[in-house]
Amino acid sequence: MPELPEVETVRRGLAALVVGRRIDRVEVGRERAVRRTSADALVHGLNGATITAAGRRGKYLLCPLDTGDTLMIHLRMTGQLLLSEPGAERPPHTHVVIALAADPTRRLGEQELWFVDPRTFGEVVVFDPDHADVEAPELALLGLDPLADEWGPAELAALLGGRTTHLKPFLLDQRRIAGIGNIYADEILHAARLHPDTPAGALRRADVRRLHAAMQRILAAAIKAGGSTLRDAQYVDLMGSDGWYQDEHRVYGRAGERCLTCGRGFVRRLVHNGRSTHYCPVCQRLRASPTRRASGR
DNA sequence: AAACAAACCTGTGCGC
DNA sequence: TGCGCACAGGTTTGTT
Repeated sequence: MPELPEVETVRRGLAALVVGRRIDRVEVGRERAVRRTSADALVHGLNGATITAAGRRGKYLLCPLDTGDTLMIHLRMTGQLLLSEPGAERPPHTHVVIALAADPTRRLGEQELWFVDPRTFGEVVVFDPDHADVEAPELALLGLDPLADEWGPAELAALLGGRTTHLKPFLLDQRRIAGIGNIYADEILHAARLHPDTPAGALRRADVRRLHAAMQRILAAAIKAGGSTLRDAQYVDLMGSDGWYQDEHRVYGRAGERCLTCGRGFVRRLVHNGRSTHYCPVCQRLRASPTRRASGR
């Protein structure tokens, strides 16, 4: 569930309320949540450490500690980070509890950071960044971050060029661009008026420009709205609040409904590699095969 | 290179 | 009301 806008919203919450605080105690309720290493490794790696920053790379949260290690959290499908008061009732599937010392400068008392994750696909790990190649090798494989990296249509064109893969799976491939997931891929392609089955290499210059602009615009708007909270309310921010970008979805989850953009087409659902794709066949027409490169430019 | 299937888990919504 | 099935924001691994 959490894609770049949701993870970024959580990161901002951490930056505002958790960075600078010392960890006094760590509880691990379910080993699977810390499977990369172990409960002991997490407890020993965090105990007494102070979180010095809150970063993000794609959908990964990366929090450096004053010990030199880094706390890495991935929420996967159903993970949540919640900032709560000690003694508050913990929701089911609260797998890791990180107790934070009071911070008088911000008038914050003792609090707890809870990692909650029903499906347990997510994970929490502390690793030494000097050994990231061994302990978190996937980070090096991540592609450009739509927000953190400065890049434009030219770089996007280079990633797309010559490929036969369709745009939907292209956008989901974290090795090229990191952070886009199923919701925003559909919304971005709709905003760019591109059919999800368009071969990547078939885009012309104007298409690439639209795709790049749509990516920036949709993701920025979603962050501004605090992300998307779907009906099951799996995603909430650090304080447990819903996002509201779901109200702006134009195709995601709307199969069979009339297109909100053109008012003529009806949103269709496709399946790519077992995942749903939603698009408007009127707004997002599939162009014919990859054209021979236009001569001259 | 790229498409696909399965695996990892739990919960919810829907048709019957 | 209950049962069984499809499906869900992600990623990895292995197979065509």
